[in-house]
Amino acid sequence: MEDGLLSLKWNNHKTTFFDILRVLREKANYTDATIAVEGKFYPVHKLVMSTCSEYFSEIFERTPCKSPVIVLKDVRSQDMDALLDYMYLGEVNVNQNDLASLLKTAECLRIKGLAVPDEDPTKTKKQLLPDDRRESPPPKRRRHEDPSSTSQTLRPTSPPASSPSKNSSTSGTAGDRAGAQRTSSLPGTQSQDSSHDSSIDPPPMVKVEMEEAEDLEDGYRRDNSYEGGSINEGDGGDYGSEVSKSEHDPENYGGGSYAGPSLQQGGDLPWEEGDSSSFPPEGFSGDHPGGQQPQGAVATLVLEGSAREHEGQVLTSFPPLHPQHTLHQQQHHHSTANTTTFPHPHHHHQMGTRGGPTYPCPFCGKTFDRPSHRDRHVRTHTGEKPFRCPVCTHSSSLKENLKAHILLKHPECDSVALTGPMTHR
DNA sequence: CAGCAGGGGGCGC
DNA sequence: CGCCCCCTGCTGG
Repeated sequence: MEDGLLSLKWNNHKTTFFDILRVLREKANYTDATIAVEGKFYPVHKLVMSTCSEYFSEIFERTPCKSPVIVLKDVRSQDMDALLDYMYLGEVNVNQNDLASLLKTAECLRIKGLAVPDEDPTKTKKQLLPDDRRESPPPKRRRHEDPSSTSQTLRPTSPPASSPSKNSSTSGTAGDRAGAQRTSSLPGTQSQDSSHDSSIDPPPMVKVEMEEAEDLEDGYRRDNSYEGGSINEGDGGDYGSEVSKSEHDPENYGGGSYAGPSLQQGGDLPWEEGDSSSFPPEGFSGDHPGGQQPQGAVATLVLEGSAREHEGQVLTSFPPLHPQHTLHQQQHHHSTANTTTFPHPHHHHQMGTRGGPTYPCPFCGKTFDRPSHRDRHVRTHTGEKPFRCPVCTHSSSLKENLKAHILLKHPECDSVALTGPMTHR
């Protein structure tokens, strides 16, 4: 360790990344496009959609609009739910009965890993994104342990076993399709080997609407009750005037376990400990619009190469870079390097200096003595600023701070609705 | 000085 | 026990 090169590796980068992504999706933060399917609106991130589908990538490329609304016809919202889960989480559970339709839709939308081998270097001449995913493991679907339904007939779009990867154990069964074979295929061409589905051929018609998605999103918000926070970073987009929201949404995830099933005070990430368990914990689909709770036969589709493999070699454990103040707090917590530790895993009775249970921030690992404090703190990472000034564009992550702001900047309207998150002006 | 973030008390369920 | 709110310290302009 002279003064040579240091390799700093963020051990749980992927896990954390995914988790943050999931939170962003749930809260619709930074979403910049809307998918409309059967009257349902899905705020999405272009980045994610583009990453998972060349098709969407092209749509966005050709759509100058900042926040396009993409209306997909002939796509069932049920399928869209699943596909979004798949794209964001890398995995989704579907009923076997729905599989054919799902796959067909995936093909039409050219969802990587389901319909198109993800990341085909030959085909992507324009660089997509500097995503750090390594090569491109062949797309792969793995079905999952499901006690009742053992033998689904899942056909990966390409043979899983084509590249020697770690999961050789499970791969044996499904490798029957030539991997490259449908690389550039058009949507909706090949049938899924399964018997049904030959009828759905016409690719979904897509219409891109050019107007801003505000009211639509708003509608979505309303019925999905996620928080209406649009973070106006510097962009001056003062579209805050109308984005209405009702109550303390930021607390959505507050109840006990932050951010759903994944990481929280309980300790370790379900899928963190290496081996080859499932990515998201199984019973996970419940929280999205129409997230269908699988019953009976269930297949689990896993987007390989996205979330998996990360427990390999570890050079140096290093907490994510963070604002000053968190740094000094971390230093006494994470002095250890080179283990698979990450900021958060402090279990409850982690004392050392204090006594009670602690609630670690999944982002930086800082611990709090109360979940609500932790949740509040998390907003500093997610950028949420639910409390908006009714007068100017200023917004704050804390009601109290907003209140202070109003008192100082807009004393005349001091008595304005400070009682709730600024839903209106 | 204004804003941000966290600690902690108090209150309601 | 959990949430709301007040207070205070820190930071950047």
